[in-house]
Amino acid sequence: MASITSVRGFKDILPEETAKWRYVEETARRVFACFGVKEIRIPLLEKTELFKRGIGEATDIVEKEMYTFLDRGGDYLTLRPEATASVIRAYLEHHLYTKEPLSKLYTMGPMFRRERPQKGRFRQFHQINVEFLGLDDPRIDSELIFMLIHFLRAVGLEDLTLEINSLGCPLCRPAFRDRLTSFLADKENALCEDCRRRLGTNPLRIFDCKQEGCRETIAGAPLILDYICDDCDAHFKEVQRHLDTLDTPYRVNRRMVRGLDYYTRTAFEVTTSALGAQNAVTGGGRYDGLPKLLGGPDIPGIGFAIGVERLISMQPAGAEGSNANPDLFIASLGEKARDFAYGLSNRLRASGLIAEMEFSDKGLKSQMKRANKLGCRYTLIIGENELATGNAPLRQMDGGEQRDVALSSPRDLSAILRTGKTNT
RNA sequence: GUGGGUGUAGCUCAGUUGGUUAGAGUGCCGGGUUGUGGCCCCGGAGGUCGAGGGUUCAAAUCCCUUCACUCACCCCA
Repeated sequence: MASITSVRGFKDILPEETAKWRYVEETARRVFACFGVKEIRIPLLEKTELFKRGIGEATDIVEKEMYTFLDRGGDYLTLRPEATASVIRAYLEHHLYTKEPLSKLYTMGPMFRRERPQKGRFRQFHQINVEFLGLDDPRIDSELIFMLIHFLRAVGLEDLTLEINSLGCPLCRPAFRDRLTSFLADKENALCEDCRRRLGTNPLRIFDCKQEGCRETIAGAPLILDYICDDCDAHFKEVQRHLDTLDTPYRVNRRMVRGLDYYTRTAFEVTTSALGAQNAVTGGGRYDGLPKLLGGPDIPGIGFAIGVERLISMQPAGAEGSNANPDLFIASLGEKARDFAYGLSNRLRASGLIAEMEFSDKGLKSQMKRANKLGCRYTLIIGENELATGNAPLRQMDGGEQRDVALSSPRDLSAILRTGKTNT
Protein backbone atom coordinates (compact mmCIF):
# COMPACT_ATOMS: atom_id res chain seq x y z
CA MET A 1 0.00 0.00 0.00
CA ALA A 2 1.36 3.37 -0.99
CA SER A 3 2.15 5.72 1.86
CA ILE A 4 0.28 8.97 2.19
CA THR A 5 2.23 12.10 1.39
CA SER A 6 1.48 15.75 1.90
CA VAL A 7 -0.64 17.62 -0.63
CA ARG A 8 1.22 19.09 -3.58
CA GLY A 9 2.54 22.54 -2.81
CA PHE A 10 1.87 22.13 0.92
CA LYS A 11 5.14 21.89 2.83
CA ASP A 12 6.05 20.57 6.23
CA ILE A 13 8.24 22.88 8.24
CA LEU A 14 10.53 20.52 10.11
CA PRO A 15 12.07 21.08 13.56
CA GLU A 16 15.43 22.00 12.02
CA GLU A 17 13.78 24.95 10.26
CA THR A 18 11.33 26.17 12.85
CA ALA A 19 13.95 28.18 14.73
CA LYS A 20 14.41 30.36 11.64
CA TRP A 21 10.68 30.88 11.42
CA ARG A 22 10.42 31.84 15.06
CA TYR A 23 13.33 34.21 14.67
CA VAL A 24 11.63 35.99 11.79
CA GLU A 25 8.27 36.09 13.54
CA GLU A 26 9.69 37.29 16.82
CA THR A 27 11.73 39.99 15.10
CA ALA A 28 8.60 41.14 13.32
CA ARG A 29 6.63 41.34 16.55
CA ARG A 30 9.40 43.25 18.27
CA VAL A 31 9.89 45.75 15.44
CA PHE A 32 6.19 46.26 14.83
CA ALA A 33 5.55 46.87 18.52
CA CYS A 34 8.01 49.77 18.45
CA PHE A 35 6.01 51.35 15.65
CA GLY A 36 2.72 50.88 17.47
CA VAL A 37 1.47 48.16 15.15
CA LYS A 38 -0.90 45.75 16.88
CA GLU A 39 -1.61 42.16 16.02
CA ILE A 40 -4.93 41.08 14.60
CA ARG A 41 -5.79 37.44 13.99
CA ILE A 42 -8.25 36.65 11.27
CA PRO A 43 -9.90 33.43 10.02
CA LEU A 44 -8.40 31.29 7.29
CA LEU A 45 -11.80 30.88 5.72
CA GLU A 46 -13.95 33.71 4.36
CA LYS A 47 -16.98 34.07 2.15
CA THR A 48 -15.84 33.88 -1.45
CA GLU A 49 -17.56 37.16 -2.16
CA LEU A 50 -15.03 39.02 -0.01
CA PHE A 51 -12.16 38.12 -2.30
CA LYS A 52 -14.15 38.56 -5.47
CA ARG A 53 -14.87 42.14 -4.46
CA GLY A 54 -11.60 42.89 -2.72
CA ILE A 55 -9.06 41.42 -5.08
CA GLY A 56 -10.99 41.83 -8.29
CA GLU A 57 -13.16 39.43 -10.24
CA ALA A 58 -10.88 39.53 -13.28
CA THR A 59 -7.61 38.70 -11.52
CA ASP A 60 -5.94 35.33 -11.92
CA ILE A 61 -6.11 34.80 -8.18
CA VAL A 62 -9.90 34.93 -8.16
CA GLU A 63 -10.40 33.38 -11.57
CA LYS A 64 -8.36 30.24 -11.19
CA GLU A 65 -6.22 30.07 -8.08
CA MET A 66 -8.63 30.02 -5.14
CA TYR A 67 -9.54 27.01 -3.03
CA THR A 68 -13.30 27.50 -3.06
CA PHE A 69 -16.04 25.10 -2.03
CA LEU A 70 -19.76 25.10 -1.41
CA ASP A 71 -20.49 24.87 2.30
CA ARG A 72 -23.35 22.77 3.61
CA GLY A 73 -25.24 25.93 4.46
CA GLY A 74 -25.17 27.01 0.82
CA ASP A 75 -22.43 29.64 1.04
CA TYR A 76 -19.38 29.58 -1.15
CA LEU A 77 -16.34 29.72 1.11
CA THR A 78 -12.70 30.28 0.19
CA LEU A 79 -9.38 29.56 1.86
CA ARG A 80 -7.84 33.02 1.99
CA PRO A 81 -5.42 33.73 -0.88
CA GLU A 82 -4.21 36.93 0.83
CA ALA A 83 -4.83 38.78 4.07
CA THR A 84 -5.62 42.38 3.24
CA ALA A 85 -9.27 41.83 2.34
CA SER A 86 -9.84 39.92 5.58
CA VAL A 87 -8.11 42.50 7.73
CA ILE A 88 -10.23 45.27 6.27
CA ARG A 89 -13.35 43.16 6.62
CA ALA A 90 -12.60 42.72 10.32
CA TYR A 91 -11.67 46.38 10.69
CA LEU A 92 -15.02 47.41 9.24
CA GLU A 93 -17.08 44.71 10.91
CA HIS A 94 -15.86 45.72 14.37
CA HIS A 95 -15.91 49.46 13.64
CA LEU A 96 -12.28 49.91 14.63
CA TYR A 97 -12.30 53.24 12.79
CA THR A 98 -14.54 54.72 15.48
CA LYS A 99 -11.95 53.99 18.15
CA GLU A 100 -8.92 55.70 16.69
CA PRO A 101 -8.13 57.81 13.64
CA LEU A 102 -5.30 55.53 12.58
CA SER A 103 -5.25 51.76 13.04
CA LYS A 104 -1.93 50.01 12.58
CA LEU A 105 -2.47 46.28 12.25
CA TYR A 106 -0.35 43.24 11.48
CA THR A 107 -1.10 39.59 11.01
CA MET A 108 0.90 36.57 9.96
CA GLY A 109 -0.03 33.12 8.75
CA PRO A 110 -0.68 30.82 5.83
CA MET A 111 -2.28 31.84 2.54
CA PHE A 112 -3.55 29.49 -0.16
CA ARG A 113 -3.29 29.75 -3.92
CA ARG A 114 -3.59 26.87 -6.34
CA GLU A 115 -0.66 27.70 -8.59
CA ARG A 116 1.93 25.41 -10.07
CA PRO A 117 4.66 25.20 -7.42
CA GLN A 118 8.17 26.38 -8.21
CA LYS A 119 11.10 28.02 -6.46
CA GLY A 120 9.72 30.47 -3.91
CA ARG A 121 6.12 29.64 -4.75
CA PHE A 122 3.90 27.18 -2.94
CA ARG A 123 0.20 26.47 -2.68
CA GLN A 124 0.26 27.07 1.02
CA PHE A 125 2.67 29.87 1.77
CA HIS A 126 3.07 32.34 4.59
CA GLN A 127 2.85 36.07 4.72
CA ILE A 128 3.47 38.76 7.26
CA ASN A 129 0.98 41.52 6.55
CA VAL A 130 0.88 45.07 7.83
CA GLU A 131 -1.93 47.54 7.18
CA PHE A 132 -2.13 51.19 8.22
CA LEU A 133 -5.77 52.23 7.99
CA GLY A 134 -7.41 55.61 8.44
CA LEU A 135 -5.09 58.28 7.04
CA ASP A 136 -3.81 59.18 3.61
CA ASP A 137 -1.04 61.45 4.88
CA PRO A 138 2.09 60.71 2.81
CA ARG A 139 4.00 60.48 6.08
CA ILE A 140 2.04 57.27 6.71
CA ASP A 141 3.35 55.81 3.45
CA SER A 142 6.95 56.66 4.26
CA GLU A 143 6.66 55.42 7.82
CA LEU A 144 5.31 52.08 6.67
CA ILE A 145 8.11 51.70 4.12
CA PHE A 146 10.73 52.81 6.63
CA MET A 147 9.51 50.21 9.10
CA LEU A 148 9.52 47.53 6.42
CA ILE A 149 13.13 48.21 5.44
CA HIS A 150 14.13 48.37 9.07
CA PHE A 151 12.52 44.97 9.67
CA LEU A 152 14.19 43.35 6.66
CA ARG A 153 17.56 44.59 7.85
CA ALA A 154 16.81 43.37 11.37
CA VAL A 155 16.38 39.80 10.11
CA GLY A 156 19.74 40.03 8.37
CA LEU A 157 18.79 40.71 4.77
CA GLU A 158 21.20 42.58 2.54
CA ASP A 159 21.36 43.61 -1.09
CA LEU A 160 17.77 44.76 -1.14
CA THR A 161 16.29 47.00 -3.76
CA LEU A 162 13.37 49.22 -2.83
CA GLU A 163 11.41 50.42 -5.79
CA ILE A 164 8.50 52.82 -5.62
CA ASN A 165 6.01 54.27 -8.04
CA SER A 166 2.65 55.97 -8.03
CA LEU A 167 -0.31 54.31 -9.68
CA GLY A 168 -2.60 57.34 -9.55
CA CYS A 169 -6.15 57.26 -8.33
CA PRO A 170 -9.61 56.57 -9.77
CA LEU A 171 -9.64 60.17 -10.99
CA CYS A 172 -6.52 60.02 -13.10
CA ARG A 173 -5.81 56.37 -13.84
CA PRO A 174 -8.68 55.76 -16.31
CA ALA A 175 -7.35 58.54 -18.54
CA PHE A 176 -3.91 57.01 -18.51
CA ARG A 177 -5.30 53.57 -19.15
CA ASP A 178 -7.11 54.84 -22.24
CA ARG A 179 -3.94 56.57 -23.38
CA LEU A 180 -1.91 53.41 -22.99
CA THR A 181 -4.48 51.27 -24.78
CA SER A 182 -4.63 53.57 -27.73
CA PHE A 183 -0.84 53.71 -27.87
CA LEU A 184 -0.71 49.92 -28.01
CA ALA A 185 -3.69 49.50 -30.29
CA ASP A 186 -1.77 49.58 -33.56
CA LYS A 187 1.20 47.69 -32.10
CA GLU A 188 -0.73 44.60 -31.17
CA ASN A 189 1.20 42.45 -33.62
CA ALA A 190 4.46 43.18 -31.84
CA LEU A 191 3.07 41.85 -28.57
CA CYS A 192 3.19 38.29 -27.32
CA GLU A 193 0.09 36.19 -26.95
CA ASP A 194 -0.18 36.88 -23.21
CA CYS A 195 0.11 40.63 -23.68
CA ARG A 196 -2.57 40.70 -26.34
CA ARG A 197 -4.85 39.14 -23.78
CA ARG A 198 -3.72 41.66 -21.16
CA LEU A 199 -4.59 44.47 -23.53
CA GLY A 200 -8.23 43.72 -22.85
CA THR A 201 -8.04 42.73 -19.20
CA ASN A 202 -5.22 44.62 -17.49
CA PRO A 203 -3.08 46.62 -19.95
CA LEU A 204 -0.86 48.03 -17.18
CA ARG A 205 0.57 44.58 -16.67
CA ILE A 206 2.22 44.67 -20.07
CA PHE A 207 4.93 46.68 -18.34
CA ASP A 208 5.84 43.50 -16.43
CA CYS A 209 6.27 41.29 -19.50
CA LYS A 210 9.67 39.69 -19.93
CA GLN A 211 9.38 39.02 -23.68
CA GLU A 212 11.89 40.94 -25.78
CA GLY A 213 9.34 42.19 -28.30
CA CYS A 214 6.98 43.47 -25.64
CA ARG A 215 9.75 45.20 -23.77
CA GLU A 216 10.78 47.09 -26.87
CA THR A 217 7.22 48.03 -27.63
CA ILE A 218 6.47 49.18 -24.12
CA ALA A 219 9.71 51.14 -23.90
CA GLY A 220 8.16 54.00 -25.83
CA ALA A 221 4.79 53.80 -24.10
CA PRO A 222 3.37 56.62 -21.99
CA LEU A 223 4.09 56.33 -18.27
CA ILE A 224 1.59 56.68 -15.46
CA LEU A 225 3.71 59.23 -13.62
CA ASP A 226 3.28 61.67 -16.47
CA TYR A 227 -0.49 61.42 -16.23
CA ILE A 228 -1.31 61.37 -12.54
CA CYS A 229 -3.35 64.25 -11.20
CA ASP A 230 -1.91 67.11 -9.14
CA ASP A 231 -3.03 65.59 -5.85
CA CYS A 232 -1.44 62.24 -6.62
CA ASP A 233 1.70 63.95 -7.84
CA ALA A 234 1.99 66.04 -4.68
CA HIS A 235 1.39 62.96 -2.57
CA PHE A 236 4.12 61.00 -4.34
CA LYS A 237 6.61 63.85 -4.01
CA GLU A 238 5.93 64.09 -0.30
CA VAL A 239 6.43 60.35 0.15
CA GLN A 240 9.83 60.69 -1.47
CA ARG A 241 10.73 63.71 0.61
CA HIS A 242 9.95 61.83 3.82
CA LEU A 243 11.86 58.76 2.70
CA ASP A 244 14.85 61.04 2.17
CA THR A 245 14.37 62.46 5.64
CA LEU A 246 14.37 58.93 7.04
CA ASP A 247 17.52 58.04 5.07
CA THR A 248 15.77 55.25 3.24
CA PRO A 249 17.26 54.75 -0.21
CA TYR A 250 14.80 53.95 -2.99
CA ARG A 251 14.55 53.95 -6.73
CA VAL A 252 11.58 55.31 -8.62
CA ASN A 253 10.58 52.61 -11.08
CA ARG A 254 8.27 54.34 -13.51
CA ARG A 255 7.30 51.01 -15.04
CA MET A 256 6.31 49.20 -11.87
CA VAL A 257 2.63 48.27 -11.74
CA ARG A 258 0.50 46.04 -9.54
CA GLY A 259 -1.40 42.87 -10.20
CA LEU A 260 -4.26 43.53 -7.84
CA ASP A 261 -6.98 45.99 -8.73
CA TYR A 262 -7.33 47.73 -5.42
CA TYR A 263 -3.99 49.55 -5.38
CA THR A 264 -3.88 53.34 -5.69
CA ARG A 265 -1.14 55.93 -5.50
CA THR A 266 1.99 54.66 -3.72
CA ALA A 267 3.15 51.22 -4.81
CA PHE A 268 6.38 49.62 -3.71
CA GLU A 269 8.32 46.42 -3.98
CA VAL A 270 11.42 45.00 -2.41
CA THR A 271 13.32 42.65 -4.69
CA THR A 272 16.54 40.69 -4.62
CA SER A 273 18.50 38.76 -7.21
CA ALA A 274 18.91 35.85 -4.80
CA LEU A 275 15.46 34.38 -5.32
CA GLY A 276 15.37 33.26 -8.93
CA ALA A 277 12.32 34.15 -10.92
CA GLN A 278 10.16 34.83 -7.86
CA ASN A 279 12.29 37.80 -6.90
CA ALA A 280 9.76 39.81 -4.90
CA VAL A 281 10.18 39.49 -1.14
CA THR A 282 7.64 42.15 -0.45
CA GLY A 283 4.97 43.97 -2.35
CA GLY A 284 2.67 46.63 -1.12
CA GLY A 285 0.93 49.87 -1.71
CA ARG A 286 -1.92 52.20 -0.98
CA TYR A 287 -5.51 51.06 -1.47
CA ASP A 288 -7.64 54.06 -0.69
CA GLY A 289 -10.79 52.71 -2.31
CA LEU A 290 -10.82 49.27 -0.79
CA PRO A 291 -12.75 49.78 2.49
CA LYS A 292 -15.55 51.49 0.61
CA LEU A 293 -15.53 48.77 -2.02
CA LEU A 294 -16.05 46.26 0.78
CA GLY A 295 -19.12 48.11 1.98
CA GLY A 296 -17.61 50.37 4.61
CA PRO A 297 -16.96 54.09 4.86
CA ASP A 298 -14.49 55.70 2.48
CA ILE A 299 -11.35 55.14 4.52
CA PRO A 300 -7.83 55.23 3.07
CA GLY A 301 -5.23 52.57 3.78
CA ILE A 302 -1.81 51.27 2.87
CA GLY A 303 -0.08 47.99 3.54
CA PHE A 304 2.41 45.36 2.49
CA ALA A 305 2.82 41.61 2.46
CA ILE A 306 6.09 39.81 3.05
CA GLY A 307 6.58 36.32 1.63
CA VAL A 308 8.01 34.49 4.61
CA GLU A 309 9.36 31.46 2.68
CA ARG A 310 11.14 33.81 0.31
CA LEU A 311 12.48 35.88 3.15
CA ILE A 312 13.79 32.83 4.99
CA SER A 313 15.38 31.33 1.89
CA MET A 314 17.49 34.44 1.42
CA GLN A 315 18.54 34.84 5.02
CA PRO A 316 22.31 34.71 5.37
CA ALA A 317 23.65 31.83 7.45
CA GLY A 318 24.22 32.78 11.07
CA ALA A 319 21.54 35.45 11.13
CA GLU A 320 18.85 33.01 12.09
CA GLY A 321 18.11 31.72 15.56
CA SER A 322 18.59 28.13 16.62
CA ASN A 323 16.80 25.62 18.79
CA ALA A 324 18.18 25.50 22.31
CA ASN A 325 20.59 22.70 23.17
CA PRO A 326 19.98 20.61 26.27
CA ASP A 327 21.64 21.71 29.50
CA LEU A 328 22.10 18.16 30.70
CA PHE A 329 22.19 14.60 29.44
CA ILE A 330 21.67 11.89 32.01
CA ALA A 331 23.40 8.68 31.04
CA SER A 332 22.22 5.64 32.95
CA LEU A 333 23.41 2.04 33.21
CA GLY A 334 20.85 -0.49 34.32
CA GLU A 335 17.13 -0.42 35.04
CA LYS A 336 17.40 1.13 38.51
CA ALA A 337 19.66 3.89 37.29
CA ARG A 338 17.27 4.54 34.41
CA ASP A 339 14.38 4.89 36.85
CA PHE A 340 16.40 7.37 38.83
CA ALA A 341 17.37 9.29 35.69
CA TYR A 342 13.74 9.37 34.66
CA GLY A 343 12.64 11.00 37.90
CA LEU A 344 15.55 13.39 37.98
CA SER A 345 15.32 14.55 34.37
CA ASN A 346 11.61 15.29 34.60
CA ARG A 347 12.02 17.23 37.85
CA LEU A 348 14.82 19.27 36.32
CA ARG A 349 12.66 20.00 33.28
CA ALA A 350 9.84 21.16 35.50
CA SER A 351 12.28 23.55 37.13
CA GLY A 352 13.09 25.14 33.79
CA LEU A 353 16.16 23.25 32.63
CA ILE A 354 16.46 21.27 29.43
CA ALA A 355 17.30 17.69 30.34
CA GLU A 356 17.64 14.62 28.15
CA MET A 357 18.07 10.96 29.04
CA GLU A 358 18.53 7.61 27.34
CA PHE A 359 15.67 5.12 27.26
CA SER A 360 17.46 2.16 25.74
CA ASP A 361 20.01 -0.01 27.54
CA LYS A 362 22.85 0.99 25.28
CA GLY A 363 26.39 1.15 26.56
CA LEU A 364 27.94 4.22 28.07
CA LYS A 365 29.89 4.91 24.93
CA SER A 366 26.88 5.27 22.70
CA GLN A 367 25.06 7.30 25.33
CA MET A 368 27.98 9.70 25.44
CA LYS A 369 27.92 9.84 21.69
CA ARG A 370 24.31 10.84 21.74
CA ALA A 371 24.90 13.46 24.43
CA ASN A 372 27.62 14.94 22.29
CA LYS A 373 25.46 14.93 19.21
CA LEU A 374 22.62 16.67 21.00
CA GLY A 375 25.05 19.39 22.02
CA CYS A 376 24.41 18.89 25.72
CA ARG A 377 26.49 21.09 27.99
CA TYR A 378 26.81 18.51 30.77
CA THR A 379 26.46 14.80 31.13
CA LEU A 380 25.64 13.08 34.41
CA ILE A 381 26.54 9.41 34.60
CA ILE A 382 24.52 7.14 36.84
CA GLY A 383 25.17 3.42 37.38
CA GLU A 384 24.82 0.89 40.21
CA ASN A 385 27.89 2.33 41.90
CA GLU A 386 26.60 5.87 41.85
CA LEU A 387 23.24 4.83 43.24
CA ALA A 388 25.04 3.05 46.07
CA THR A 389 27.42 5.87 46.98
CA GLY A 390 24.98 8.67 46.28
CA ASN A 391 27.53 10.56 44.17
CA ALA A 392 27.68 10.72 40.40
CA PRO A 393 30.21 12.25 38.00
CA LEU A 394 29.04 15.36 36.16
CA ARG A 395 31.09 15.95 33.07
CA GLN A 396 31.34 19.19 31.17
CA MET A 397 31.12 18.33 27.50
CA ASP A 398 33.16 21.09 25.93
CA GLY A 399 35.90 21.61 28.52
CA GLY A 400 36.05 18.05 29.78
CA GLU A 401 36.12 19.17 33.39
CA GLN A 402 34.47 16.66 35.72
CA ARG A 403 33.23 16.74 39.25
CA ASP A 404 31.06 14.69 41.57
CA VAL A 405 27.60 15.80 42.59
CA ALA A 406 25.39 14.41 45.31
CA LEU A 407 22.34 12.64 43.92
CA SER A 408 20.43 13.33 47.10
CA SER A 409 20.34 17.07 46.45
CA PRO A 410 19.27 17.87 42.90
CA ARG A 411 19.29 21.51 43.98
CA ASP A 412 23.10 21.57 43.84
CA LEU A 413 23.05 20.05 40.41
CA SER A 414 20.49 22.49 39.19
CA ALA A 415 22.52 25.37 40.66
CA ILE A 416 25.60 24.26 38.75
CA LEU A 417 23.63 24.03 35.53
CA ARG A 418 22.07 27.42 36.03
CA THR A 419 25.37 29.20 36.69
CA GLY A 420 26.71 27.71 33.51
CA LYS A 421 23.58 28.90 31.80
CA THR A 422 23.95 32.51 32.80
CA ASN A 423 27.62 32.50 31.87
CA THR A 424 26.96 31.39 28.32
C1' G B 1 -2.98 25.56 -17.59
C1' U B 2 2.00 25.22 -20.93
C1' G B 3 7.18 23.69 -21.50
C1' G B 4 12.22 21.68 -19.80
C1' G B 5 14.98 18.63 -16.20
C1' U B 6 15.13 14.66 -12.56
C1' G B 7 13.25 9.99 -10.00
C1' U B 8 18.65 3.98 -7.72
C1' A B 9 19.83 2.58 0.40
C1' G B 10 17.16 7.06 5.73
C1' C B 11 20.25 11.28 3.11
C1' U B 12 23.75 12.87 -1.21
C1' C B 13 24.74 10.40 -5.51
C1' A B 14 27.81 6.52 -9.04
C1' G B 15 26.11 2.66 -12.31
C1' U B 16 30.45 2.63 -18.83
C1' U B 17 27.59 0.63 -25.97
C1' G B 18 21.27 -3.49 -22.25
C1' G B 19 24.84 -8.86 -19.65
C1' U B 20 25.61 -12.94 -13.32
C1' U B 21 24.18 -12.08 -6.38
C1' A B 22 22.97 -3.15 -8.05
C1' G B 23 27.70 0.14 -5.67
C1' A B 24 30.17 4.43 -2.89
C1' G B 25 30.07 8.29 0.73
C1' U B 26 27.26 9.64 4.87
C1' G B 27 23.80 8.10 8.58
C1' C B 28 22.11 3.81 11.54
C1' C B 29 23.37 -0.93 14.51
C1' G B 30 27.43 -3.98 16.70
C1' G B 31 32.66 -4.41 17.96
C1' G B 32 37.99 -2.66 18.56
C1' U B 33 41.22 1.55 20.08
C1' U B 34 40.73 5.96 23.23
C1' G B 35 40.68 8.10 30.45
C1' U B 36 33.44 7.93 29.70
C1' G B 37 31.93 11.43 23.80
C1' G B 38 34.49 13.93 19.01
C1' C B 39 39.46 10.95 15.50
C1' C B 40 40.79 6.19 13.54
C1' C B 41 40.00 0.71 12.42
C1' C B 42 36.77 -3.81 11.68
C1' G B 43 31.97 -5.96 10.92
C1' G B 44 26.50 -5.70 10.02
C1' A B 45 21.57 -4.41 8.67
C1' G B 46 19.05 -1.66 4.94
C1' G B 47 17.06 -1.12 -2.11
C1' U B 48 9.49 -3.50 -5.21
C1' C B 49 16.15 0.79 -9.18
C1' G B 50 8.92 6.10 -8.57
C1' A B 51 4.57 3.01 -10.61
C1' G B 52 2.29 0.23 -14.80
C1' G B 53 2.89 -1.85 -19.55
C1' G B 54 6.03 -3.11 -23.89
C1' U B 55 10.70 -4.67 -26.78
C1' U B 56 14.56 -8.58 -25.74
C1' C B 57 17.49 -14.83 -24.39
C1' A B 58 18.47 -10.74 -20.83
C1' A B 59 16.17 -3.97 -18.74
C1' A B 60 18.20 0.50 -13.36
C1' U B 61 19.80 1.06 -18.68
C1' C B 62 15.67 1.13 -24.81
C1' C B 63 10.12 2.56 -26.02
C1' C B 64 5.07 4.06 -24.30
C1' U B 65 1.81 5.57 -20.32
C1' U B 66 1.30 7.52 -15.53
C1' C B 67 2.68 9.72 -10.85
C1' A B 68 5.94 12.63 -7.94
C1' C B 69 9.69 16.23 -7.36
C1' U B 70 12.05 20.39 -9.57
C1' C B 71 12.99 24.81 -12.72
C1' A B 72 10.83 28.29 -16.07
C1' C B 73 6.36 30.58 -18.44
C1' C B 74 1.83 32.43 -16.46
C1' C B 75 0.72 34.82 -11.74
C1' C B 76 2.39 36.89 -7.36
C1' A B 77 4.61 37.62 -1.59
